[in-house]
Amino acid sequence: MKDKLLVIAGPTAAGKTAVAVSLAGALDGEVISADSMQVYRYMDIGSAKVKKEEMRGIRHHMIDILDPGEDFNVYLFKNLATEAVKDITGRGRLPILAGGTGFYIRALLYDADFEEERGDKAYREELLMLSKQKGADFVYDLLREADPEYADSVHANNIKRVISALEFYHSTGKKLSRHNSEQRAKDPKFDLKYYVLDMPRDILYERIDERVDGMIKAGLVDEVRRLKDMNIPAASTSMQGIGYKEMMMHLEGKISREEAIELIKKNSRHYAKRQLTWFRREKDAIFIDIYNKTIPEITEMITEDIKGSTKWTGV
RNA sequence: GGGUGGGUUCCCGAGUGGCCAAAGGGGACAGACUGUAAAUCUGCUGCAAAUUGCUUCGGUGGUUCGAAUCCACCCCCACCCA
Repeated sequence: MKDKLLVIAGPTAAGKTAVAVSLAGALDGEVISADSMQVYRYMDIGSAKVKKEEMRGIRHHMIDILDPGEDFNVYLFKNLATEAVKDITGRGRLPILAGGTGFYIRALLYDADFEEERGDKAYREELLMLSKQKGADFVYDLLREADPEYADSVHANNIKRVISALEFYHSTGKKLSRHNSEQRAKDPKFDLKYYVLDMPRDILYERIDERVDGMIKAGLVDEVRRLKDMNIPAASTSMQGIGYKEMMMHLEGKISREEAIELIKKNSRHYAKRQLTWFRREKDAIFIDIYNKTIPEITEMITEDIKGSTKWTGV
């Protein structure tokens, strides 16, 4: 008997947070955040983290668990989130996974296998150097020899991916293409209900613009200034976040405040598009159009749909 | 009123007789994805009955086998002199 898990995904600014809290109230649940940025403390405004008052007493997991200088990645997410699901289920409540990081969600739902050790860092650095000195194609050719199938599926310019695959082969002796196809064949580890909140693109983009303006009013510039004072390395995972990297450029005098704001909006739109592309091909995901619907209406839509599924009766 | 520079595809911008449906960038759209994933990368972008045809480079007319590119007039924009 698999544990039940409700997933509320969707592009940025769709309204996942409010919907998840509302559903948690209706279904006696707790929220697990599936978000690569909300794990960081001191990054509240730019990551659109749930505020205390928005939680309405609902317990949230995977939020504020790291300092901005610490690394975070899928492997860590999967392990921590798996623990959180166990914990919540063990207390007889319903875990609700809410967030926009599709890659993390997939790793958890399908119990992705990751090596304990990240592999050979020196080897990775060496490859990176080779790609700089001899070009991306040179490293790509190495991959073509090691794992031609994977090479076919990745573009030579995608150096991160190419190096990762080589590193995987180097440290495990196994082809990444084979490992991936095995992983893809897996069934969900949970008794799943996976919803993706969707709405017309132009409406979503308007919401993104409004949200960014709101972040500025709420003090994003100061928030990023504080992080700057903490000397978080620019290469940190946390500093890749939209809203942070752009505002950091502004604080370093590279672009104007207005340019930073426009960049944040644009990058958020691009991000939202990529998220939708990801969710579209998730076979278990159900898209629901929430345009012009209130939180209670969306909550009802989802709870009704859940009730329609026999296995979930009694939630 | 006079002078100069300019009006190019959704935007910016290159192109000054044929190799131009028109470089490059941006945006839009589409896609890939197992360790930074809010990242990284790719494709595509005039229309169609689509290895060809049609329409397009401010407007009209002209030169030419052939024009976004040359000529004439006209309309807008910017700056300068009045």
